[in-house]
Amino acid sequence: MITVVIVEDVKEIREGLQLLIDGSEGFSCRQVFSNAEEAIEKLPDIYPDVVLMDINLPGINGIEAVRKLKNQCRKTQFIMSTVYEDDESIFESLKAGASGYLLKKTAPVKILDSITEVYNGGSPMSSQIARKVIASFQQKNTIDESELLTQREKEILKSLAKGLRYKEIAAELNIGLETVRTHTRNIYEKLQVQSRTEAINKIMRQ
Amino acid sequence: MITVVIVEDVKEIREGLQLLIDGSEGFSCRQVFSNAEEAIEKLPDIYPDVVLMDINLPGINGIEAVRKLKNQCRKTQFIMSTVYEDDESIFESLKAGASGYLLKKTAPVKILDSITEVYNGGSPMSSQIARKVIASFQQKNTIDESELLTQREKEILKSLAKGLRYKEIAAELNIGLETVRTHTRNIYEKLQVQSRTEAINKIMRQ
DNA sequence: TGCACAATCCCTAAAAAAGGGGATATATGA
DNA sequence: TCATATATCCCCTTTTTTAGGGATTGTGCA
Repeated sequence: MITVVIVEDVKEIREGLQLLIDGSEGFSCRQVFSNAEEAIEKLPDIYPDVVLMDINLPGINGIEAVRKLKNQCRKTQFIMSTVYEDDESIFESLKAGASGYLLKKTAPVKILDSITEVYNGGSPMSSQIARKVIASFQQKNTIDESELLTQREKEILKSLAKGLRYKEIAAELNIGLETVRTHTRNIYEKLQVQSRTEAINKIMRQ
Repeated sequence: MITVVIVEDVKEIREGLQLLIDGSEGFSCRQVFSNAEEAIEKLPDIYPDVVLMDINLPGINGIEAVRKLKNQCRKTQFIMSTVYEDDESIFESLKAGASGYLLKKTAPVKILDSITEVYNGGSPMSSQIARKVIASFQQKNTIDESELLTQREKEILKSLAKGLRYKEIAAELNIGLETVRTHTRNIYEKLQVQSRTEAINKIMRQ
């Protein structure tokens, strides 16, 4: 029996979901909330297996709610529910701690499938959304592959990012300490930064 | 017509895939390679829609191959193929530029589906793998909330991570340089690291 | 009240990193 | 052939960070 809580401000949708879940074998809707504030207060006591969380809620939105709740309800899985496939919302929700994502137009049977999947350690999402998610990974490493830096410089930078000292890098790459320093200076100049940490931030963030 | 290239070192699998793709309507296998080196050299000229890339190749592995090729073949989509669901390989492949992931035991029909999906802008992967992928997003925000460090120490650490110098942090937080140094030492001890970069790595990764 | 802990500051010293100046060899392409 | 880029190394100096040793003020808790 998978216990579920629904957080959704639109009455019709909320009650529709509740009927669907309570009417299906193996699922039990423990409670419904129409706003995030109330859910944040009471959810830790209910501690359900799965929460269907609307993103666009009045007041505190669903993403913030997940951020707050995921810390207290570590084992509860959150599935975000929204009308549009908005990249930024998806990404922020996942970062906040959500495990999955549902469009409101999704067929009832698919909703139950998704709940079960999340409960069993999966993360249901369309392959379109999956692509967007991994796209945001890949962006991070595009500057790493930048034309700016030579192959050797990239190697040095990678080691710098690992926190290795100059002499450790020198040993690892079998080159002299001075060579490492020279490369480092060139890297800093190309990236327009003044320190190791700035360089790492620059290649990590964008 | 979706053009496909296969990179796979095991002869039986390679030829099996080729037969499958050439024998299916709407698909055309332009070329097969048994190693990454040859693929890296010749793929840019073929410029196929989709590449099925084995991860475990002799010499240069599939992940490195994707890393090199994705820069030159921006529009080509890479699907990694492997025997085991290895987290690290998955993650590295996606970072390297792959769009999807297939297990070798996958049924032939599903393979064709995946190729089509990737071609159409999706990213086929099991919901189990999707969970692993988003898990690596989420980890970043957990140690930031660590019990280990005091509020002040977290603030200092955040500034350290931004690459600010001690005196800049001191100015920002309106405290003395020595105070920043003391906090930093305490942070390093608590995190069991010896340098700024190590500390940043520790809180970023886990 | 006394103790632990957090936050603040000070001193000395060594290690590491950054900023500047060069140099050489090798390959690449105009 | 000459210019350019890359990778390698060496010298110098200054700044920054790390590593010890302390000390003082609050605050909260037993």
